[in-house]
Amino acid sequence: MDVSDYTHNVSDSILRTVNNDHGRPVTVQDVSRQSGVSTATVSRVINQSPKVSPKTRIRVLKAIQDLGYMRNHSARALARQRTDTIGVVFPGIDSGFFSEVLKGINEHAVSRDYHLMVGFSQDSEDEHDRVTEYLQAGRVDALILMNLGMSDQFIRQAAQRELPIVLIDRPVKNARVASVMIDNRSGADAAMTHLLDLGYERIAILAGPDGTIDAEQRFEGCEAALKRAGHKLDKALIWPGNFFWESGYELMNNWLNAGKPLPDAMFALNDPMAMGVIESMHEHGLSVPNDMALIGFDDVQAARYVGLTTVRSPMREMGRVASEAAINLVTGGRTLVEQVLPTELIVRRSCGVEHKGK
Amino acid sequence: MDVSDYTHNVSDSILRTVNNDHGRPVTVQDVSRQSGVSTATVSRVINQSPKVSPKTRIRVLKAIQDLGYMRNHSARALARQRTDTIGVVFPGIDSGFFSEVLKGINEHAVSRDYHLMVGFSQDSEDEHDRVTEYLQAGRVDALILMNLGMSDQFIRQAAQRELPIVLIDRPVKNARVASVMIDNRSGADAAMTHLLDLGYERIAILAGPDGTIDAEQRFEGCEAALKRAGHKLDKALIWPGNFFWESGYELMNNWLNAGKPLPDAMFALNDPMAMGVIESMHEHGLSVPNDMALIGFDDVQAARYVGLTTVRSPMREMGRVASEAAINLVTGGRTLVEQVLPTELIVRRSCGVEHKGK
DNA sequence: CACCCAGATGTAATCGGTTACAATGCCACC
DNA sequence: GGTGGCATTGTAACCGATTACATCTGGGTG
Repeated sequence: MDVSDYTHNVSDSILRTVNNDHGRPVTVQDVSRQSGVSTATVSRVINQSPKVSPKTRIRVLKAIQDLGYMRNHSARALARQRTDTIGVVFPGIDSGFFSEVLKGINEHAVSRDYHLMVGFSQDSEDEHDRVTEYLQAGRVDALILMNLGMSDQFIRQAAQRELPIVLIDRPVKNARVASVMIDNRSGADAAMTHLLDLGYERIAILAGPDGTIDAEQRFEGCEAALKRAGHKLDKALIWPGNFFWESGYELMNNWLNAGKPLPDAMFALNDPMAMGVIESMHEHGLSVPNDMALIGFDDVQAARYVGLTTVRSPMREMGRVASEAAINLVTGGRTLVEQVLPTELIVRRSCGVEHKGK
Repeated sequence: MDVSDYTHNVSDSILRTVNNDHGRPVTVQDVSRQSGVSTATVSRVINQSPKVSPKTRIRVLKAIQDLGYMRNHSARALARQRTDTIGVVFPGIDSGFFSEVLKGINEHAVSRDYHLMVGFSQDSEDEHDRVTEYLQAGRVDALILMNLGMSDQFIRQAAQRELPIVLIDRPVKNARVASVMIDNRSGADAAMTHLLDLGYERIAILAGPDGTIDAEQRFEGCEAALKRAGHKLDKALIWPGNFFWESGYELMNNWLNAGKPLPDAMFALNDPMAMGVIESMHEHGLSVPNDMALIGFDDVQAARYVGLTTVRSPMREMGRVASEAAINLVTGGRTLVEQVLPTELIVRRSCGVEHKGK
């Protein structure tokens, strides 16, 4: 270390004091003054541009360190015309499915140095406004929308604002929009087939709400499996659920209170409903799988907790893929417009496989 | 409508076409040109300043409408030195507690026109970096940290960067930091007292991990209740849990496999562990409350699903209060540095109250 | 030794709003 | 008719970074 270094240090600390004094956040200007280079060079160092000599780089880095400089996001976003942020719209009601997806999105986004901005769409009126807000030019670079009830038309409008959009659990109808789905049909088929293979005869289906893609596709999977096995659909065993815990609980309550005999097995088209069924049975002194076998769909965290056999939706993976698609759309890379991820049957005790097996 | 209006409309549509042609997003400049006022006035209209004549206001609003103008967040944030955004750091592992809190935060934040930016802190190494990122000047106006394992020192450092911070479930140790807690002690006391009142004698406590505030406070509540009832703590009945489902499951498995007799009742210091206990018992052909009464803590969504008696943590409310505190800190309003929210005992069937009652 | 080129750095415009301050216009009142 | 004052509107300087373009430097070459 030679004399010039000392001089440098002295002026450093003076400047630093000055900066601290007026209490304002440290800017590139400060760093530039401190290190004796222009702001352009400072910016180059910050952005890892190769066109900076090692010597200057070090000096600037030291100044940054000394001053505790952190770059201002808004200024950067304004100048670069991008925010490095992805907006995620998230349904308020959640059974654990979407929060899992959200984690997947986050994992990937973070690895690509993106941030997440989330909004919940509690009710559907609210929803529209919130998404509109997100669209406000420049807040986010892309949007990921989770299975919202909003109209295709609205999504199309949104996409026209040049904002890349990725849909989760909703098929694509537009060019600037990508979508990530799960293979509901095969999943449901596998579950149904599993029950049939185990020898159950009277199998009830606890269906999902009309008009939602998942519900429809899962139901189709059931039909396919039954058909292949030579069974035919017994309308009396199709329960009109709505994907909420309550519907499973109430439908089972009604059934039992009416004194009707339980079916051999039941396939609930999502986990929360399956758990509602279990709870109702418990309260009636019945248990799964002794009194009825049961399979759910999604493999929500709690499913493991109660030993529920279920079809796993690759929630984390969906998030990852969605984030990837979004970032690709932003950076101009190509993306598959519609990706369908595979499901997997997770066998636990609720379907009575061990029981039957012995 | 006079002639000048027509002329205006004509020039309007020309301008609009021009704007659409170069495809760039519409700015205040465009609106200003279109409506024939300065950008300052446009800005005033946008920000609802009262110092604009009705006539101009209408003209500007029309231009905004016609052009489909939306203000650019980054530019606004840069100029105003605030982002109207709150950062939330969220533990990756979540039993439903924090997502519930998050909803509460969101509800309130939205009502005050704030946005949320969330980050997950999956593991603790990651955590530090992510929070640091959030701190980057200007990305968010305030931070809400959920029960993180990070050091007090770190939080203090963060607070020194002038960023208001609100802690959830962690007591405050610093001036620029507010905190929101729940009344763990009374909650645990009430639960324990309830079990004692029901006449249970041998009551096990499934404790939480050492060193976390909740675990400690809840345990203290237990002690207080026992003491008041003239019971003394039976060390053999204190199970060393860690707040995860697995610990409840495994500890109960071990106990049963060792052939030890079940206690009369158990108080698990959080719901996931209680559910683990239930699952283990199920697998051993035992049930709650017939073979053992059980109470949990938090009233996670799934608790309702399995009929678990539990102490409700006001999760939504915590979120609301945290958001309120954060926004108050931002806008300079006063805030209570530490707020403790009440808990409530929710009696369901797992504690066997009905059973005993009959 | 003059010249050219490449690499390093600086200059200044730009991103899209906000806002202090200045300027304008209009009316009322003396 | 002059003038003070209020309501409106405009001018232009920021906010803090990025980056196209200009400039400068030093070394290699003919």
